[in-house]
Parts: sequence; structure tokens; C-alpha cells
Amino acid sequence: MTDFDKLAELLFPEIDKTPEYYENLYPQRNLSEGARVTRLAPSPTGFLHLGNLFTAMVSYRTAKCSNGIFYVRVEDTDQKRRVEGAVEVMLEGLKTYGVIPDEGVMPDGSQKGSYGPYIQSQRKEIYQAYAKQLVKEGLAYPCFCSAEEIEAIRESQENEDIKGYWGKYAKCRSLSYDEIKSKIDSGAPYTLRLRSNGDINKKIVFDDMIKGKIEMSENVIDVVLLKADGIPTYHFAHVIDDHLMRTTHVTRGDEWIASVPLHIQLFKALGFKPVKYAHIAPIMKEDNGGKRKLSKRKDPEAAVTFYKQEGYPSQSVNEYMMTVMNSNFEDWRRANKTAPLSDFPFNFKKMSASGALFDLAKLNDISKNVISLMSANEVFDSVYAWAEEFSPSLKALFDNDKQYAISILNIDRDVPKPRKDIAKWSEVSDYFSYMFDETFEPCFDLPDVISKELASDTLEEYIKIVDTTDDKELWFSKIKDMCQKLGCTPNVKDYKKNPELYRGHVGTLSTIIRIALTGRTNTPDLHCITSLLGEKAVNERLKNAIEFYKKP
RNA sequence: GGCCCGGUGGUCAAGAGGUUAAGACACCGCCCUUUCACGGCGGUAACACGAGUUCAAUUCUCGUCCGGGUCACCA
Repeated sequence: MTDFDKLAELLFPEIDKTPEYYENLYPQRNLSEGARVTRLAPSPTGFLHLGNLFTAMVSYRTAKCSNGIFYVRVEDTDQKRRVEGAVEVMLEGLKTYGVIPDEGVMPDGSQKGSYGPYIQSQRKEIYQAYAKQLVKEGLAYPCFCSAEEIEAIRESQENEDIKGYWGKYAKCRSLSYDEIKSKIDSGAPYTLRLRSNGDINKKIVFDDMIKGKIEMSENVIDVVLLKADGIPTYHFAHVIDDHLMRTTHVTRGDEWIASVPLHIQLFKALGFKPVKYAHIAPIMKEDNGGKRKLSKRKDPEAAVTFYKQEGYPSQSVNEYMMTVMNSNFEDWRRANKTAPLSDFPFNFKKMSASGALFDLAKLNDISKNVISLMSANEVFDSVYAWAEEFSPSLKALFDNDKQYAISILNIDRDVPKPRKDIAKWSEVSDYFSYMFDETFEPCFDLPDVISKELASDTLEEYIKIVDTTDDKELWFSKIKDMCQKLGCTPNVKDYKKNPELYRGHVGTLSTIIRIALTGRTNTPDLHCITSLLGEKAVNERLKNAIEFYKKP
């Protein structure tokens, strides 16, 4: 028995399973050629960041486009940062954007699939079995340095290019078996470190799916594999889990690039085939002149819940994310207006290597398009669901008369070129406030070119002939007929030619009526509004306006 | 500071050793039009800088600058 064997037994007396056991337990997946296995590995530390969603979507699409598997593994190795219920919140958020795992931790908290457990805190023995193996092979050793000692080492490395626990700084690296045994017998806490065989002068080259070839020095640092409590660090857990769960492609934020040499070294030390990496640039935010990562503290739009609160349809967010993800998405969408997102051939190579600025204006534009394609019923259902959660007053209005609400939402919608005014549900109540007596705010301000006299003349005439059951043609011809009597012209071009001959034109009259009825100068189709408002409301509003304009 | 990544209009971005350097959003103008919106047409606006290679560089190389990342018993 070598010292390494003895050390392995000393450190892990309870561990009797071997790496071979796990290899057999988790066999290669039986998938079709080219199928990719991806994962999302959230740590339960809080809310769903837009960047998490983005990364998740990349993973998800990658798997889906190759008939592969997308699973969720919870990385809860840092008990200090653990937040209760965070995983559920995240998965629920992901679900609303259509990112639903095939395997792993499901939104209801259950686990599905035969490569589990999918929660790292439940995999302690697995990590330790591999750790034991590394110790046996002399590739890992216990380190008894305290936080203070580590700090002191760091301070002594001011002039060193490579900082950390390595080379001559790795004090515990060459402890003898007996030294280790006596420390352990005395109850000294320790971490397990990698005995790095990296060569500082050698380079490692790997091919990132997004960034391309990257060349870096080999890792020489004896990183911590197992913390003092026996729980693995991210690095160790990543390598073991992604190997055992048979992940083929790891997509993660590009802040991980710096540790790829370590990860590849670990894969090799454990005898695993390395995964392929796709490192994603973060979504950025403009910050007076500069760029910075979207921050959850400073930027409300960093939280995925923001979009729900504002009432952006999930599909709008999805489409926006796709345009950021793959630059050819917009072209594809133009050519395939109603195709489901899943038909889009997602490709890593089309991803930008640098971080894109988050662009709310673009999101709004996309969302307007998405909403313009929805039917009034779909819009109603979505707005209603939104209002239930975020706007009791709007919900109450809708509850009064759902059919009326749907009719309003249908104005200028069921036509070849629907309007694109609404980007999010929170705009709806304001947009249509004048359609409800409860929220209508009269405003009699006229454009400068229209006199109060003309306004009252027009409305007095109009109130006599208005019939809210008229069809559009009749309705408009009546307004045209009024022109003569009021010294206006039904022909706008005539007016423009000789404005001094007339008091106004049809448009002028329409504007007067529009203001009286809605309090606004800009609205969708006035005929629709008039007939939906109904006789009572129309008469009332016209009377009030007349009264106002007649006052000196 | 060491190492790594990136830099095409305000934004997202195609692009290739020779192009009038696409397109989308935003912005502006015109047309359509009972307002607005939609739609159509048009416009302003970009290859960070300096060397080198080359007949030719925004594209290749190097340097500079700028931006980002990373150097934990956090992920």
C-alpha cells in the first residue's frame, strides 16, 4: 500500500464506491447522431436575471435544434448564499418563457431523469469517490492552511504574475503521510487541493463555440476541489457532473473563460473527455457613455419579473432575445411571420462574441409587432391575466363587460394592416381610458387653428344627426354633409389650396368631434369609437363639450 | 499589474483582400390619410488610432488606445 493509498483511506474511510461504479450507473446517452446535451446550472441565490434567461435560452435552443436533451441541475454548493425558494422562482420564470427542462429539476421541484440526483448537495458521495481516486493517484492532497495564511501568501505575491496557491507557495503540497495524519487526528480542518501538473510555460488551446480559438497558459494553481466541509467547489462539481450527466455542450457566461484551462486539466486528471464550451457575452447596459453589465441592483430591467410586471408578452421577450442571440433571426422572422420559435435554426456561430447593449426601444418595437398579430380575444386574455395580478382597476373595468372590452381591443385590429400602438399590457388602460366613463377625462383643448365658435357650431350640428348605429360610410358622409353648412369643405385638398375660403375641412370637424368624445386629438378609428361608446355616452359627452365651448 | 476576450452609424448588426460598406431599431422628411397609427418612399449617420505586408487593407500582422472579464474554501 502506497502512502497515497493510505492517505485516500485516511481521508475518505467511508467512501466505498469507485469511479467505475458511477461510470456504469450513468452510461452514455443513447441519442441520435449530433444530438447535443445541454444544461442550465443555476445557483439558488436569488431572482432570475435577464442574463440567466438568455443563457438558458441558448442552452435550450441548442438542445432542441439537435434533438438533444436540456436539463436543469441546481448548483447549491455554497450554503452561505443559498436563498430559500429561489430555484422554484427561477424555474417558474423560465417556464413562462418556454424554457422547460426535459430532465433534472423541474419547475414543481421534483427531479426527473436517470442521471440524478440533479441537486449538487445530494451528490456529495459521488464527488468524494472521485476525490478519493485523485488522492490515490497523487493528484490531490489535503491543505491545512487557514484563511489568514492564504491571505498572507497572497500579500507576499505582489510582484508575482501568477497569484494563488501554487509552486513554492503551496505549503501543504509536500506534507508527508505522517504529518497529515497527526494534523487530522488533532482535528484540524482541511480542504482538498488539486496537485496541479500544469506547466507555466506551456499553452493550452481550446476552441470555443462562440469565441473561436483561445490560447492560454496551463493552470498551475492547486485549486481547492473540496471545501473544508467536504462539499466540492464549482470547478470540481462542474467537471464531474457534466461528465456523469453526459453533457456535450456547456453554455455559460464568459466570465468563466479564465478557468477553462483548469477545467480541462481536471477533465484530463479524472480521465474524462472534456465537454465543448460556448461562452456567452453578457447583456450590457449603457451607462453614461460607457457599457457595463446589466446590474440587478441598478437596473430594474435586469430582473425577468420586470417584463411580467410591465406586461410584455412572453413571446415579445423571446423574440427580442432571439434577435440578440442570432443576428439572422430578424430576417428569418420576416420570412416566417407566424412560424413557432422552435423552427428557427439556432446556431452558435451566429452569436456575437461581444456583449450587446440592452435596447428597450427595440424590445418595444418587437413587442408591438407581436401584439399586432394577436387576435382581440388573445389580447383580452393576456391583458386580463396581467390585470388580475397588477391592475385591479383595469380588471374591474373588464369585469363589467367583457364583450365590450374585447370589442375595444378589436378596434383597427382585425384588418390587413393592424395598428401597432401597444407594446405592453400596462399601456392598455391609458390607451383606452376614454372608452370607459369611469376613466374618461374630458379635455376640451383645441388646436390653435380651431376656434371655440367653430367647435360649438360643429357639435351642435353633429349632435342633431349623430346616430351611433350608422355604418361607417353613412357616418362619415353625414360629417361631410355638415361641412357646407359650417363654412368648411369636405375636400382637404381644396382647403389646402385656398385656406382663406373656409373655416376648416372634414378633418377639422373630425378633430372637434374626436376631442369632444375622447378628450384627445389622436385616437384610432373614430367611427368604431362612436358606435362602441353608444348613444348615451356620446350625447352626454357632446353636450358637455358644447356647454364648455359656449361659455365666454 | 499578469492573462484572456472584444472594438463596423446613436443601438443591434451583415460583410469580404478590390463593395456605391447590407439590413433592423431609433431619428428626420415626403406620400397615403378625417387625427393618430399602419403602410410606402427617401434621408442623416460607421469600419478606434498608428505602423507593416500588398498593386490594393475596414478585412491579414504588430503596436497603441478604449471597453469588458478574470486572478476565493462564490458560482
